[in-house]
Amino acid sequence: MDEFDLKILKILQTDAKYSLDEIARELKIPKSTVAYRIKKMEREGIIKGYYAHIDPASLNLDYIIISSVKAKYGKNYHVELGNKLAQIPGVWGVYFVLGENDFIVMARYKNREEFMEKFLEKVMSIPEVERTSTQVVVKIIKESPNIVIF
Amino acid sequence: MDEFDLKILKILQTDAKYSLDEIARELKIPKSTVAYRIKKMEREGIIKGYYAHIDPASLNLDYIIISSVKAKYGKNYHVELGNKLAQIPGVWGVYFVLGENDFIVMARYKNREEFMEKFLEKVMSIPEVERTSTQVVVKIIKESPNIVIF
DNA sequence: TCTGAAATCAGAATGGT
DNA sequence: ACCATTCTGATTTCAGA
Repeated sequence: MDEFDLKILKILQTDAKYSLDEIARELKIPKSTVAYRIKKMEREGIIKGYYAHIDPASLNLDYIIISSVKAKYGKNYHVELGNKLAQIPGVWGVYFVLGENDFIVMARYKNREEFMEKFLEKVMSIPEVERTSTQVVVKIIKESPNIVIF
Repeated sequence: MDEFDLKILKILQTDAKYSLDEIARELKIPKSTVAYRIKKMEREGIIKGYYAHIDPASLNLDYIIISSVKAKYGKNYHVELGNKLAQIPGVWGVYFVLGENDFIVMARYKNREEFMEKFLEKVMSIPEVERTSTQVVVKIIKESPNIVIF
C-alpha cells in the first residue's frame, strides 16, 4: 500500500461515484492502473464495499439513543450477549468496551414508543443483562464512520 | 415514498454497486423507472451520497475509543464545544446527549500514543471541557451505521 | 505489476404516454 | 410520474511490456 492507494481510498471514502478517469487525472496515472489498484484493494478486503448513505431523518428516525449495558458474568457471556444485542432491530453499533460498562449500543428509532417496544423491553428481558443506562441523542454533530483517512 | 422506493433504498444501503438492471429485475419494474426514482431521492436528499467502506483494521486503526465529555456551562457552550470536538482528527462521531454527560465522542487511532497525542491532550486543553471519561473498545461486534432500513 | 486499446456494459438523456 | 429507446461514457478485459 503506497501513496497512490491511500489517495484513491481518500477519494472513494468521500465519494464512491468518482470515475476512474477523474481519479486518474488527479493522481496523474493511467486509468487502467487506477482500476487495477481498486480491484486489488477490493480483493484484499481493504475496500469492503460501497453503500449509499441514506438520511435517517428522511425516514423519521429521530429517536436516537446510545445505551450502556452491564452484563452478568458467565462463560462466553460477552459473545452471547453481544450477538443478542446486535440482532435487535434498530441497533447499528455494538461495542465491547473496557471500563465501567461492558457494551455500548447505538440505535435509531422513530419515536419513544418504538424505542420502548423494540429496544428497551427486549434488552431488559435478556437474562445476561445486569442493567442498562440509556442516553438520548439531542443532536448529531458529526457522524461519518466512513471517513477513515484524514 | 412508497414500497418500491423503500426496496431500492434497502438494496443501495447494503450495496451501491447493484446495477439498475438488477434492481429492475428484482422489483419487476422497468430500469428507467428505477433510474428515475433514484435520481429523485438523490435530489430530495434522501440519498445523501455513495461511499466506499474501508476496513479500519487494514489501516492499523486498532485503538478505538468512546469518550464521554462533560462541558462547563455557558452561552453556546455546546455548539462551540461540539464543533471543536468534531474537528479533532480521528473523531468520526460526536453526539450531544441528555443524561449524565453532554457529548459522546467516537474516535479511532493507530495506538495508545497516537490517541494520547491527537485526542486526549487536545480535549483536555479545550477550555469548555469540564472533564472526560474514555472507554476503550476491545471488540466491535457490529458497526453498520449505513443500515437504516431493517 | 503496470498500461494502452478494444470491447462490454451501465447510466444519462430523450421523448412519448 | 412512468417507461422504451437511444446515446454517451464508464468499467472491464486482454495482451504486451
